[in-house]
Amino acid sequence: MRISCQDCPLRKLDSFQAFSASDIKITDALKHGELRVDAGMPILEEGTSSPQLYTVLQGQGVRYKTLESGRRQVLSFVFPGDFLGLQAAVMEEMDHSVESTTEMVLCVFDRKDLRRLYRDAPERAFDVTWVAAEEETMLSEALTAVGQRTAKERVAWGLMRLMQRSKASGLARRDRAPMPFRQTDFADAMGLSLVHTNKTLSMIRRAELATWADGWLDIHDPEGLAEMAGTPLNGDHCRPLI
Amino acid sequence: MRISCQDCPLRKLDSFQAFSASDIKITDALKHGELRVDAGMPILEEGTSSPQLYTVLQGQGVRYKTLESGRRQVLSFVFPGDFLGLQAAVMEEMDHSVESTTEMVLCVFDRKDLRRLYRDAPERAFDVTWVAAEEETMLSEALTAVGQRTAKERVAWGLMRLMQRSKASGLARRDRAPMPFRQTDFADAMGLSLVHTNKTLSMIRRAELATWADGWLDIHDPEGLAEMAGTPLNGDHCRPLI
DNA sequence: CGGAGAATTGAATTTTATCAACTGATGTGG
DNA sequence: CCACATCAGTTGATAAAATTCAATTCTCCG
Repeated sequence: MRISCQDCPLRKLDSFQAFSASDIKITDALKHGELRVDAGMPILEEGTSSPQLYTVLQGQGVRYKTLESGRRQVLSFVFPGDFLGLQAAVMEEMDHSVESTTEMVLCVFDRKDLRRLYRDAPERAFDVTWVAAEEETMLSEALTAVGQRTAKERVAWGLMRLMQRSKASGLARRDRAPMPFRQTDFADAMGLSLVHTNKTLSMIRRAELATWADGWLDIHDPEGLAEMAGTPLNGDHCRPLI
Repeated sequence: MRISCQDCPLRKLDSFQAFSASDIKITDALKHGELRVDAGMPILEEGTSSPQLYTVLQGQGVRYKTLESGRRQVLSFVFPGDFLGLQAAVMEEMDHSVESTTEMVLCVFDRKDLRRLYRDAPERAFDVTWVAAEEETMLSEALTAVGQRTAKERVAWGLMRLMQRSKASGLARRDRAPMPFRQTDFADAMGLSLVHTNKTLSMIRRAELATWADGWLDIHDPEGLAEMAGTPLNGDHCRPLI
């Protein structure tokens, strides 16, 4: 009942770098098993150290930080192929939490194996760093959007990004992607109130640029949406899969 | 005219992890030389790939991203001990720019040596990943501050953070640190307008919590400032130095 | 049928940005 | 040495953006 890395469906996607035979073997040897979690469950928690690392095989979730005041910043949306828990593995403690939005299936790795990986498989260790750098890039872009863009631009940008990530992880076909997140999650990601996010979304819907409803996101007019965002998205490059 | 890693003044600071003799040897062997740049010079540029990596030995600067509209988000302030250019080394291209604010001295490493480091010195490779994870943490915190905190909280938080980083890099004594950045830089980091930042700073000054003037930051009342920020800062842990 | 969670909408209020003007320090060329 | 430009910081007035509050709808589920 366990998918071997050899048969991993994510490997076949264009957005992930090709695996060598030895990559497959190394990764498969480290894979402890699979974890299936229900929708709405905590996976990693801020301030705790986790003995395990995960690669998302199926399902979606959110990474977030919570303030003393109860406000919450969604740092990013989690898609298949994402690597979770690196911070706890490297620095002893997570600085954010991760929660499942849909049911999820995770490949489980052991934290203790990470140092061994660095010793025995430098190429894969390099890939781990690559993934960390990739996440840094995503956070930089989010910070720039939240810090400098107006609500309209931000929401348009956020929708483009959600579609881009959906496509890269094989969830979207054409310009239609399943969107299991609530508007509250999206508002917390964009640093906007729920009400204002909702109004901006309906404005975008009326302008016939994109529609987010009933669990699906449709982008009707990619160019128009990019124009509203004030920017085209950075091209997505191929990244390593752990 | 080149400081050997053996004599590196940063090594002696509490905020950096202890170096083993072999760490020193490895790092010293990779150090190509030193680069001295004037204040206000570009060091790395968004969208370009750099053949070199740097560790800041002296001086301060800013990392930032620029939008098409001309607006700018300062991602972080650069202090001694910071590692620059990892993204370009790993992913071929920088996603942000780095500019010196004061005159700076940088240790220069060659990008091509990075893979060799991963092959020959797994412990140091692990440290590189640690640094990347550390930067991710800083960006997460900044995103949370910009996305969820009010202007008052944000500015108070930003000042605390500047002081914390100044102390960690040996620039501050007591609660007084040199502050070569302009208010515009700080405003761009906090996602606020210059005018509003200025007014908030003078409010904090009048409340006798902290004073930023004439190139120096003084924190008169750390507890009061933390209260205004709505949070204490996360304790700073010891991190690796590359 | 009742209740809970999510989305939606209108109205009032607060926060923050923008515009504009002024100060003080610094530096340059005639 | 002085007139003049420049740049960072400061302040007041006004406008725009986004939040908060409140109420309503809709769907799903027990």
